[in-house]
Amino acid sequence: MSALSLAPRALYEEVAELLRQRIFARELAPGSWIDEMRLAEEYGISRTPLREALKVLATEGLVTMKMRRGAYVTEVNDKDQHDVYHLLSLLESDAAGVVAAQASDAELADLNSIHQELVAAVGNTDKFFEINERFHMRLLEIANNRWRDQMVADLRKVMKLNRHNSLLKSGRIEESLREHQALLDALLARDVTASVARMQAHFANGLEAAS
Amino acid sequence: MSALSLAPRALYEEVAELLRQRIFARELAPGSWIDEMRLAEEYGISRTPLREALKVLATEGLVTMKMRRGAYVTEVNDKDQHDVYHLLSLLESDAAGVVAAQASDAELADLNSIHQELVAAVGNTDKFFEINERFHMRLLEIANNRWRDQMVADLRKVMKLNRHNSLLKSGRIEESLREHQALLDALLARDVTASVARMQAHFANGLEAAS
DNA sequence: ATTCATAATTATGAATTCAAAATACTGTTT
DNA sequence: AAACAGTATTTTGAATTCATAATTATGAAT
Repeated sequence: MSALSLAPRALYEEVAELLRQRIFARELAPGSWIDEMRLAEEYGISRTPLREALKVLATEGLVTMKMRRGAYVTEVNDKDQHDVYHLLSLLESDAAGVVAAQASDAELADLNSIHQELVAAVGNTDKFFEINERFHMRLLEIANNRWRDQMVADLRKVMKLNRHNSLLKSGRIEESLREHQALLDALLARDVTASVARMQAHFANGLEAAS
Repeated sequence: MSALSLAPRALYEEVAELLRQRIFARELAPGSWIDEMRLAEEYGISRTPLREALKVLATEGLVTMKMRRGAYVTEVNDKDQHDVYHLLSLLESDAAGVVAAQASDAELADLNSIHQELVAAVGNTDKFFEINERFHMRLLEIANNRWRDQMVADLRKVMKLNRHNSLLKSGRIEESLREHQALLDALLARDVTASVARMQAHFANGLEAAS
């Protein structure tokens, strides 16, 4: 009755993912101390894999280890938020340029088809967000640089630490769609410079004015 | 008699650094299996902190964990090498743009003074490399984005996995110096576009032709 | 001699135990 | 009541132990 995964992740990875969820959900609040014993007991595991997971999260930047006083949820201030967003914009716009230059026709067609789904999803905010995310992920995948993928994934995790700064603001749906359309036009025209610029513009509009 | 550090790192961090050294030195060869027991015994510690260190290295990309068969030194192929270098170029040239736009006069003067050291070090290859590294680090520091610093640090670690691709080729000293001079001119002129372009050029020349 | 099945060994992943550091508590003194 | 010293408790960091998966070695059968 339980769906057992074909490639079961290591326990510490499983736990790391559970902790990420709780951090993003603010159940583990920024700056707060992480109680190893409590969590280990709650998950019904020993402290060993839990501590391994915490070290992974620390390397990702979600958690901060303090010598001899345990793990704390990283606090992300406005400047951090701004800096991370800047890097996401840099990496994803570069990826757009790579896609414009190197993607196969089939890959561009795939992006186009995801975009059409996006058009169809206007009105359904949740679905729009989900498809939007899928578009960005697919673009990165086509750009084909696993190191960038990893960095973008980590940065997006950090962005999620601030619930008030979603990568895509609701209320911007129509505007965002127009930006996507412009980006897609540039990609289909295989215009590298324009593709980079339009992804940058998409990001520039995505975040509310911040210091 | 032993210099005790004011902020002693955690044991697992200490061990992670030792392992990085051995990986870069090829004492732990790419693709090879990492013998936990042997290393723990060698360092006179238990497997627990060693395994924590391995998980950190895995998150950094230096090591790959395989389910139920332990840790392996990551193999970095030509494409990986190329991809990582591309990202380093992207991140550092962006940093150069930020510095041109936002650095204080004192900070630019500091970069200039490091550059003068570089000029003076022509002829002493080791010293040139060391000062070159310091210049790049200082520029990143001035750009003031801790998330980028972390990413660049990690990417540079991965680059080191391939001993044949130093970030700066010997035999390119004079050429590299001219590129630095051009970059510095652009920075001092506070020309953002030119600063970005010249850092990109510096990187474009730094790596031998790769697929 | 080669293949296959089975047993012994080894290594991993995780729980448990232990020592030392940090924190909380208690009772005394002022 | 506040401040302090000394003790008790909690918690971290690390070693040890344990269960199980993976590998290697052994030996029987063809």
